[in-house]
Amino acid sequence: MAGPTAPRRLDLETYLPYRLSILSNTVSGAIAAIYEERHGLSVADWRLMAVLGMDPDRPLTQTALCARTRMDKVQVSRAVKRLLDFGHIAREVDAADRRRAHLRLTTGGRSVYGEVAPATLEWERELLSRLTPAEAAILDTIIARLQQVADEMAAGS
Amino acid sequence: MAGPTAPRRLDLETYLPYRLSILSNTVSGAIAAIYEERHGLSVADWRLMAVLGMDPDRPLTQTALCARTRMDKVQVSRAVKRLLDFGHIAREVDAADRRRAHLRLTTGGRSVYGEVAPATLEWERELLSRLTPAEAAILDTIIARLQQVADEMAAGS
DNA sequence: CCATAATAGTTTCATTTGAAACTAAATCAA
DNA sequence: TTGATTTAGTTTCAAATGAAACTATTATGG
Repeated sequence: MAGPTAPRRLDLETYLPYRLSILSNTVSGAIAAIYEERHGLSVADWRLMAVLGMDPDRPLTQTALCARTRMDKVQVSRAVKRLLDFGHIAREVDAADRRRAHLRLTTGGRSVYGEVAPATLEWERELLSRLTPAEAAILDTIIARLQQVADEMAAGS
Repeated sequence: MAGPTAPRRLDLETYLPYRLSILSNTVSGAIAAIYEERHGLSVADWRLMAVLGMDPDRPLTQTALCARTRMDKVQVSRAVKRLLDFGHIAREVDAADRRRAHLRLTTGGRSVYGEVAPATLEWERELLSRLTPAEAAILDTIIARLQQVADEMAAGS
């Protein structure tokens, strides 16, 4: 029977948070290349477009975009400004509450979305296709569980 | 038998790269709190200390630190400057090649390392303890495989 | 009502970052 | 040698970021 294992030493190569960070950066960087090169969009820009493109007939306020993307309001404000400049989104002030404005993709924005979204999905599909079915199936569960636990621990539970 | 599945629509909530990014940020942020609050260290600062602390009797050059941490030389140069100011590391110019300098933790740096490293390991242990053994075992394989594939795809394979 | 607070979003300003240019030292090639 | 290249690391300067202050509007409590 195995005795107590040796206390682990800290080695970045095998340390989960570090490996997650490298992996996330590699993946995000590769995908960002798709929309940065071809359309000059930042990660923040694309995130807003991705959310607005999901249901293009339902405009969203910036506050709603904050909630959906986990970005803060300053990041969203700046990304909105860039996307307006590009002409990818349009803004319409809410008649009942003039602090708010509803944002939606323009025709041009939808066209960009229609090109970029499938390319990013294809990238994900290709990545997952190289896992075994068993691995791919459990990956979903693991990420959800880790996120839940990390949220609890970050909150100080 | 199942027919062809509907083409996936892009939804950030279920999109692997986005979920990875959120998870990595949550985890890194929670751990960073350990050394930021108590010692005023940035992520970059701590990464250098983590590598130097692994084998404290083997000093490393900045180039070696770049390779070990996947940080670029500018980030490393700045983190080195901060750690020298803190007194956590010492620098000794290589006698044979005066472009290089060997960096090692000072006594004070080792003391900080000796406090922070176990705390970060404990955080990881706690996180992993909430996965089932089967999940924890496969997680390692999955991350390694995804990193390998992502590297290939990022390189354009 | 009116004063106070809350909300939506923007701007400011100081800090951080990143790319490119730079310095200094060592190596290579003729 | 010595002139050109490479390597190690730093500096510069413009752009990105973040926290806090700010504007405009709506909601609330007395």
